[in-house]
Amino acid sequence: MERAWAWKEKFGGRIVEQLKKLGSSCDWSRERFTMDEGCSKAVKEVFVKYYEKGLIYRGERIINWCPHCKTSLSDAEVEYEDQAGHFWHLRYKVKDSDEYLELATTRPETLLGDTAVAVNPNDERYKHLVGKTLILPLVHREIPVVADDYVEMEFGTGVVKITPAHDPNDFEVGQRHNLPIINVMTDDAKITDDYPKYAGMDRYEARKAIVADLEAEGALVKIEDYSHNVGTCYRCGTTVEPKVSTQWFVKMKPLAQPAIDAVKNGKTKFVPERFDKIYFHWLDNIRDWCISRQIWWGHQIPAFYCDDCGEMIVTKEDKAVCPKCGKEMRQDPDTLDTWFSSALWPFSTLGWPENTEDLKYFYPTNTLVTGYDIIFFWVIRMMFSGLENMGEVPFDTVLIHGLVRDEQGRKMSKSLGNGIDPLEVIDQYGADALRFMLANGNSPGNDMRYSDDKVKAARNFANKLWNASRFIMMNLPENFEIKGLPDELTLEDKWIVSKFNTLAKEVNENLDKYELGVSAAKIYDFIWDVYCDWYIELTKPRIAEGGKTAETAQAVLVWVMQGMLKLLHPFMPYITEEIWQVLTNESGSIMLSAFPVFEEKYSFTKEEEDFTKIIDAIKAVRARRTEMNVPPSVKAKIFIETQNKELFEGCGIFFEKLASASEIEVADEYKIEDAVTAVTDSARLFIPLEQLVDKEKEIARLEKEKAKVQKDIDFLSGKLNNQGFLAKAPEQLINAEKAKLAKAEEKMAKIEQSMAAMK
RNA sequence: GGGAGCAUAGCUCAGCUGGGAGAGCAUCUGCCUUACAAGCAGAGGGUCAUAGGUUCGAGCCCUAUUGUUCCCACCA
Repeated sequence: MERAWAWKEKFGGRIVEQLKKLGSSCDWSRERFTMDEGCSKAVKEVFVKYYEKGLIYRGERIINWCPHCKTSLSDAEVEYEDQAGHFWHLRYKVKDSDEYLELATTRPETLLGDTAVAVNPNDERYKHLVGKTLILPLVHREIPVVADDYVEMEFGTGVVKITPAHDPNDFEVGQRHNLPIINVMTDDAKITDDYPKYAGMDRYEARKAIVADLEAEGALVKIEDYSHNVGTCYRCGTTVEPKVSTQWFVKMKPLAQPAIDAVKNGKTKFVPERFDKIYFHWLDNIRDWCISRQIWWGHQIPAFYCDDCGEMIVTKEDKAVCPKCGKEMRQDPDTLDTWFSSALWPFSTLGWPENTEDLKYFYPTNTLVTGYDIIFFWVIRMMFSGLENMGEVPFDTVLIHGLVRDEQGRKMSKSLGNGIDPLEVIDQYGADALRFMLANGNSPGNDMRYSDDKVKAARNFANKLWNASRFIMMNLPENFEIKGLPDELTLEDKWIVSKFNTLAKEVNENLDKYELGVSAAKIYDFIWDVYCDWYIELTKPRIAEGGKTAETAQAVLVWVMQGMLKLLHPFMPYITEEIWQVLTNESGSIMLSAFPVFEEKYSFTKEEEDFTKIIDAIKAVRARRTEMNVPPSVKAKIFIETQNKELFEGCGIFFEKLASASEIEVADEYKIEDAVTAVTDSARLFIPLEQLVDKEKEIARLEKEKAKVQKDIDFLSGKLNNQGFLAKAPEQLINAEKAKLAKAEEKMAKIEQSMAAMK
């Protein structure tokens, strides 16, 4: 407790400040940390209701006790870890006999509290000893040998010492055989004064002393190395000490069943689905929930005791008078497990038990987003609390995400010091970058590694978008008015509008399926590769030209930008809002604008296809030039041989700006030797840079390309000659493969033509 | 002991109801081209862990195996 106070002195001020900023009514008094009033009301309401229904009871049970925090822990708060330990083989003497019974234990110090020794009822080796009395070493107490199924004959010596006060199983054996419970440890896990020789010793010190004494007494047979599972406190890591004490419990079986049914019936579903297994497994094996805590923060248990007559009542009132003797009663000093109040969150935050407007509107809600490590603590408890108190599930979908690990894949933890401070990352790269990095390319439920490089990439993306918006705004006229998409669009306008339309469609589909990572990646690709790398470049000559074509380009730039901002907004809220506000010159938030959806009228399939031919040709020219080491500053005329004369003629300017052409010429056929050539499925492009052309090399290159295209043709025609494929594959696919084959064959013809000319 | 996930380019990871393998980073080559060098244009790099099976067709579905991570469980 002292440590807790010290902690509060140190950090309390800062936390209170933060809470005040958030508008919390928390009262940080020295006496007790009282929780938000509305929340307290709901907690009391539920506690009293459960108590009256018999769902809450107080009783003596063996619970997990943390000797460091000095509080009980629920089963979910105990973390198990493998620890190297020992197996001490001891022998207990049978009373009035020379016989000894050998047993093994990992915790010899609990011997002080032994009240029996157990064997399996079917174990022939020990049958004759059941019912006999043993002399407990050191203590020299007489204890019985009992028979219990819990003991496994094959394990160890098949004999177990029973310490009901310090082991959950022993406790149960003790209940079955009416054994006394002897507590040998204090709240901080030191030996009690009942054993003067060891009194005040810590449990591990006592272990050493007791083992030494056992050896001296001849009761120690041997020591083996042994590794076993030890429960530790999730908060401080101290080894948990099972302890018998009086605590409050929630009876779980009746609450669990409706929660199981709700998921089985699909009222609530997990995304990804596999997490319902974890949910079911936990609920199927549920045990009563220990809800009382011996800590000072939290809701105080609304139970009152009469110190005179021992009467106990449970009430929502803050004070109580004993109904029997009229004396003022004392409230239970314990607090509730924080998850008890958190479990009520879906409705207690909405004003329940009052039937408020908020409650009516927001309960049940749709989607809960949380990590898989929180399923036991929170999700399950919200489920059964909602069903019990509201009669309805609290949400229809639970979207589970993974954990963020460190760069080496380790869980971030205080003890390792490998955690990151999000505020520092935000200072360095921005909140949008961090948020986008967490979403981009992730699949639900999978863990991810945090790395600076990923945040940097996201920061660069934000920067890219920022610069794109800067470009637009630099190039808008003073009096620019947003009027939506113009009626007359150019080829490349239709190309990007159509591509954006498809993007909107896919993003909506992905979001509906909770594929956040996929949608983020698609938006990223569109903004960077389609909008910035192509469309912006395409508008530059038009803007330079001015007039009608510039106006149209400006309008399209803005229209697509607005759409992109909206799609990206859930992933990068700040930068999109900022650009939106400036660009639209509106005070309205982007959050209030309609999210883009697919619209048939924005679908321009033919133009998309056509413009792709231009892009392919430009890329082919660029690649050829790079290959020949021609710097962009060296311009050259491009002769384009194509069946799509009109299309290419209209796009000459793009070849000039994006493919270093000085000018272009288009014709059905060219007979040009001594030129660098590039071939696509719709055109042959000649760049007359004679001095660079090495005929032999060129033929070799064409050979290589030919082989590649031939491979495609073989593959596709093989597929299309396969009767099984033709009979069973969907028609759409067959047509697509045919189209691909046609393109490949066209390209092949062009390559062959070029080679023939060379030779 | 029970259950789940993962294994794909040098690294970190995507890959929707099965239809010729993708991104970012890193590497290599050119570019300061007036939004952006935190950038632009090119390029290289993969027997999709292994072995079977289903299918016209498998990274994806089924079975087994190996490696790895995690969760649950009272073996003294």
